[in-house]
Amino acid sequence: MVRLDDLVRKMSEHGWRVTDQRKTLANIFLETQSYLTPREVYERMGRHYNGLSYDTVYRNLRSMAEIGLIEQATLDDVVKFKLHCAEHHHHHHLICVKCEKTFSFVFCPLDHAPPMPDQFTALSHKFEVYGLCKDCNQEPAS
Amino acid sequence: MVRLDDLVRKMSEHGWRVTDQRKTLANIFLETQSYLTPREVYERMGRHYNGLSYDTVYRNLRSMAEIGLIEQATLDDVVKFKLHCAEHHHHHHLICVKCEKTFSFVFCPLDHAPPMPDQFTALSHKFEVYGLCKDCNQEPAS
DNA sequence: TTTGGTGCAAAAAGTTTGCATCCTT
DNA sequence: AAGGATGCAAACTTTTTGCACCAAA
Repeated sequence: MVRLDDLVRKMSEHGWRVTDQRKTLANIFLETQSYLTPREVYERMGRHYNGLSYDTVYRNLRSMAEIGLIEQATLDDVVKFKLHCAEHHHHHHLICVKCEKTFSFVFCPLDHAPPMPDQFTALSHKFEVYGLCKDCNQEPAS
Repeated sequence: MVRLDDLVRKMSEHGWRVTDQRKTLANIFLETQSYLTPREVYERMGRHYNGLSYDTVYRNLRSMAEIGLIEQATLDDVVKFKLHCAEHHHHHHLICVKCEKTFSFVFCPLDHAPPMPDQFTALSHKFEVYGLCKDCNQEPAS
């Protein structure tokens, strides 16, 4: 499990200053397993600060995504972020379309795919499975 | 290969009126194999019209994506569209990161994946391979 | 003390909406 | 003729930028 220390250390390693805002930001992602929009993050941050500015949150989200502390995705045409998972092996994700929690899926399509056609050189890939997690599956249809 | 008639017919089937704007829009995608931003589409449309409004293009892009005439994707944080491919079998795409052309890849990860963990129910999925196509591979590095 | 980070403000870019008019059906 | 589509304008949201001041190292 990822801890605050891990995130703070990574910030330092990148020569970042560890500000209160960044620590709070990190904590928010630590206690949230699902995706959050910048707006949602800002609102949660606001509970801890008075004069918080949105662009600081925004800048930090971008930066944190850049160094791999968090992951950015576009769900329903909306940009969202979640904590970068601790899983060490290469893996992909199951994403619940209802609660937006994510689950590791240690399986990579490229290990099972045929050779690339058209003399295409693969550099990276994205594989995501959308569906309902155990909890959301059991709830009555909304 | 998809033709203008096919697209026009599909519009009619959905009770749409076939306006010049929509025909031009369709033609633009027919002659472009790569992804286009709404802005790029608008500019190309502008070559055919004088008093063209951006929101008409925008509205039509959204609508055309809704009925599956074109496909929407988010590349580099930017929303883009391309023609929905004619391939009948379920398939995925190789996307060239340089020219953004796409190539069919008739292979589905879910056919080779182990059972979903965590009692997760898969509803849909996304699998895209990013890389360099034959042509871009041969060009000198930019 | 130094320099990067933050807050504030404002601009830029992207997306959506209302409405009178036009044009496909 | 009727109603959906367009053009125009404006609002709204999201993302980006400049700069003075503050604070982490």
